[in-house]
Amino acid sequence: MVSHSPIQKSASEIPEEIAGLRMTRQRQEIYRLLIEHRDHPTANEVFMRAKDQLPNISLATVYNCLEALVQHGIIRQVNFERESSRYCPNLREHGHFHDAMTGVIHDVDFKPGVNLSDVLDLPPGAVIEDIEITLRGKLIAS
Amino acid sequence: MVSHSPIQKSASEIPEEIAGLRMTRQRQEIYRLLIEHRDHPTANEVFMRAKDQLPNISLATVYNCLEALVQHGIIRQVNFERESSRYCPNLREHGHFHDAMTGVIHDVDFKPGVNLSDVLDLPPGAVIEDIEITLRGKLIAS
DNA sequence: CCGATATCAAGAATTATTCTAATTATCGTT
DNA sequence: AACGATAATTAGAATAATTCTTGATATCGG
Repeated sequence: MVSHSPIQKSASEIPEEIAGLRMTRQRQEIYRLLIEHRDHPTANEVFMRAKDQLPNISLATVYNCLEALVQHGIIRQVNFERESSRYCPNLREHGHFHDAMTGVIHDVDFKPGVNLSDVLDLPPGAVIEDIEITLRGKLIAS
Repeated sequence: MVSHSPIQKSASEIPEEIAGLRMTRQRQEIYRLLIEHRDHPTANEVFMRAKDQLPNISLATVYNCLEALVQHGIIRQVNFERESSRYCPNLREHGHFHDAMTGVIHDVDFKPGVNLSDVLDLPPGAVIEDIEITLRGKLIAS
């Protein structure tokens, strides 16, 4: 009793292919959902949300889709300590601030013109392929 | 058949208490080992090394000790993506560069005088309690 | 030395994630 | 539109790191 309809993009405006990745119904829905509420959900949170639109989706598929999207550079995987991975459609180079009180995660941009090698004492010859900056703290009412 | 001898520190020069944490034989050995080769071992690597001196030590104890040391700010726990946690006795505020070719992890210091808020666009009112900066890349012979 | 408390050890339990195998969908070709 | 090839999805089993549980040991203060 699974839908046999072809990929539908009309409502969501998500194309049939992104960065060489075929956007199946499931990938589309997961991507749409990440874009629509950008609150850095875990795979399991994505799974629960996706079930509204795709009641038959499985958690394995959510993991598969998230991995495919990450591999193709369409979304980013974010890790905090040893917690479940979270997923983020913001492709700008940025870090994350994790509010320990509320659990809310804020994207943190670099100030314009900042160059990593001005800030960090990198080993000579280091070619950076990926950066992960995560901050944990409190947000004080100011 | 477990040793009943009291804490011995003579050889290692590690005091009986650090930062309010009682340095038992196991904690002492684990700490010594981290200081002696600073290669960011995993809990399991620490376990294997610790067995040379403490053949009866258990993996659970290694985890307990590492956690106690981390909780008391004596060592730091370092995470790369979803890999096993690694442990590091370097308490300076620093990041890590993970050489994807060799797997070697290099400590990366901040350049002197750098202030995080000059570099990052932090949310207003953010009070940072912990920073984790991890870089992944290659080391090119220069 | 004695009881109270902390630590340790062994193995079971947990949890996020990955793997496996079978089904289903899609694509390019007729 | 049907066909075979390939890719994606599903459900559930398997894995791996870590945490928990419970009983034994060790240490501390008196």
